[in-house]
Amino acid sequence: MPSDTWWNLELPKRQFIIDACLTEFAAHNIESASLSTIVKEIGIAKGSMYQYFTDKEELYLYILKYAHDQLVTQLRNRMPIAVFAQGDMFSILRQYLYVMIDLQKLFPREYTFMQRAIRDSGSQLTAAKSIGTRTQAAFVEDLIQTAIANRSIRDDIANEVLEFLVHTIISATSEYLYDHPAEDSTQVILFFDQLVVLLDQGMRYRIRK
Amino acid sequence: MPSDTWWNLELPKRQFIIDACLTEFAAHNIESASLSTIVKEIGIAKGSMYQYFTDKEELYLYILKYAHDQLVTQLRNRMPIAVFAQGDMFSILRQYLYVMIDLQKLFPREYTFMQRAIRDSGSQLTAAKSIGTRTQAAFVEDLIQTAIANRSIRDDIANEVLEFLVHTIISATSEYLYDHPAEDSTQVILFFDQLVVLLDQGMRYRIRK
DNA sequence: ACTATAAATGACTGATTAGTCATATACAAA
DNA sequence: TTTGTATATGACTAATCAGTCATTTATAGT
Repeated sequence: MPSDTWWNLELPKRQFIIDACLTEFAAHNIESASLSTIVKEIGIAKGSMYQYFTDKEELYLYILKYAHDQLVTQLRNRMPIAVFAQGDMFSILRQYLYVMIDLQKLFPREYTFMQRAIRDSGSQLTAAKSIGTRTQAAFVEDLIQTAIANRSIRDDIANEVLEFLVHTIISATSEYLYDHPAEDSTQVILFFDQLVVLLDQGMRYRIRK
Repeated sequence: MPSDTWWNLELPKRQFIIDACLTEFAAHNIESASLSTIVKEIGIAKGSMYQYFTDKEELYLYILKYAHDQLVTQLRNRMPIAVFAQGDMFSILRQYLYVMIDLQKLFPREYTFMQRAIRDSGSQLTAAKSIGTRTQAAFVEDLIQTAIANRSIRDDIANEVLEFLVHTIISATSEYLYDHPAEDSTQVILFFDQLVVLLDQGMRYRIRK
């Protein structure tokens, strides 16, 4: 949806603009984020922005999609489909948490922005919400379905509940990383290893009594 | 911190003002909430507000404390200390979730505002954050300490992790209720019953191998 | 050098904001 | 009725905001 003018810009300039937007949108919700601040930061005229994007919301969603694509690409690289097929849900989940720790380190602005966008997009801005959560929701559903199908987790608990719990753990991990960005990775990994053990022993398949 | 003038107002008027503020602050973070909107809604002059409170932040924190006190009082009524002493952590946790479902129904504005305040108060506004989370944090700590002391949960997982998980479940429940306010209580209860079963079987004390 | 198209500009509009303050009103005491 | 104090008021300031647009600048083609 950005204009031709936007795509005619040289890539470094586009990137510079994107970076500034990421910074602002990672720190403020769409309502409080300021275009004036952004353009001042970049050093271009306000009018220029409106040559590229029709309004604030279009810009916001564009940057959100950018961050999302960036992270999904990285996620796919680090978690090829093969990993899913082999089955042990808890090791997959563990790996997923590790990847998130990495991504937050390597793409802090994108990561933080996504996190905030998901958190802030209650009710209104469904577009933002769906961009933010679709990937994660699909991931979790796949994970649970596969794990149930090959009996690696119990089947006497409603799918919804299992999905909710896993999703909650992932979100909480994100939040945890969001709130403790500078911390030592090995500490964090140890922390989440223990968490997965708890889930494992709660959810693992067992013969019905 | 409100002025004498505030306390000289008749209670119904104070209550009316508080209600309007709750509504606004439940819907917008402190940055985007508008005092102009609030006074228009109440039907008083903007200047009057500044006779009661020195600025927006003081008002916000006052209303937050009000909502917090309201909810804590209700929580204490519904969960007397005796409940804690008797020990089974998982039934306590289950009861806590039930109480939250109740409170969200009975005090929707207070509940929603608290939820939002906790969610929005990353990094800055530490006053808000501490008001919001202290009660819950203390509750969870107590719960875990007691449960470990009387061996109702396993002791081979770091306290931190257990606390994090329980805290996460509670927060997620809040968020769930926040996002699905109109739903049938029995459905929600069923949902969280299953969740507690998972936690139970993951965390319950077992003899070390 | 001239022309045509594309891109950049920043002053401007109209709306909204938090916060101020001189003035008006209400009320009670003398 | 007069005086003094507490309260309520809303016009006002100065700042900020998203968004507009006539104008200028840059680029490229001839």
